[in-house]
Amino acid sequence: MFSKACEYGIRAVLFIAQESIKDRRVSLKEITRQIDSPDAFTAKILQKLARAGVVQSIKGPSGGFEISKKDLQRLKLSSIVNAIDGDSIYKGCGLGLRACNANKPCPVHHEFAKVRDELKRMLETTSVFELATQIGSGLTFLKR
Amino acid sequence: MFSKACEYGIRAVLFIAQESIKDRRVSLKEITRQIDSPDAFTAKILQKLARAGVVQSIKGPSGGFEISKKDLQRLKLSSIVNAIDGDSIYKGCGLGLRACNANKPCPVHHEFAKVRDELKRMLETTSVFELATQIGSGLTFLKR
DNA sequence: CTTAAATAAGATAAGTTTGTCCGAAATAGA
DNA sequence: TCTATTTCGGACAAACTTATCTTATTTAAG
Repeated sequence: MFSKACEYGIRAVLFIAQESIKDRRVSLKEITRQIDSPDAFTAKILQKLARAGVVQSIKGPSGGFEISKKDLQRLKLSSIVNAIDGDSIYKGCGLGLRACNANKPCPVHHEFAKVRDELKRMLETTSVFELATQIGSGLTFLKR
Repeated sequence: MFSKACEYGIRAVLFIAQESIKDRRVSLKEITRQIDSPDAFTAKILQKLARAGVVQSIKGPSGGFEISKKDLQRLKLSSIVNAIDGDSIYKGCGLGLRACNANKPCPVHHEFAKVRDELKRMLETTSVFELATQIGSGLTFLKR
């Protein structure tokens, strides 16, 4: 459902968030070790997320990635997905038709809209802070 | 959300269904003209669907593709998606973790399950016959 | 100022999906 | 039987995603 880039992106952000809550900045190496993802590819994704303002990147020794606590409170999954995969998940016809809408719908338009809207709602309401807290308390897991 | 192959596959099957209702067998050329899809690629997808028993293929002059009315009554979208993309849409973790389940869930496991289950339910309950009928009556469209 | 540590960015490679081409096989009809 | 029409199947090509490698750029610390 998500691209690999998006999967790594979400996992990376959740790990950064978890450490940011504890006022710890984390390096690329720590991130890829903790979420078990390819180094260079993950670096590219983090660059994108940094440019989009989802995470902050700091160069130089003792540099790394972090999320300010203020940002973290408001951050939703949708911001991550949007920065990496764009809005193609929300938009676009289920059958790939350019001119599909409620007036001139493709055959699966109405059925599909439900699923897509549910996905959109889920991404826009799920809080990164809350997910990160759950990892911290051992309720959920980022590896394997 | 679906692969291109799956998009073409669904559109092709819906067109074949629409014509099968009128006891008309259709050739590859007719199909690709009506759903505006690449010829050779669509042929590959139809081969897969024929091998999976979703459509019947007849070789030779006046050959083509059709769906028996008996099959058509029971055919759901899930059979098409399954034949082309497999069950990867239903199975698998939203974050790509191999060992993610209700006992050891990834951070988005519960949120994601809702969306996936809604998609599954939609595919398994949506009837190809009904969708094809709607196209025939001009309520929905396969092109553009 | 120099060095070392860290991210940024561009080039390149590998893998997968999408798409094309061409000859083989089947078959209806003359 | 011969021919034309149609699907089948394998090989190939293009485009996109995923992944790697190498060289900058930034910057903290000695």
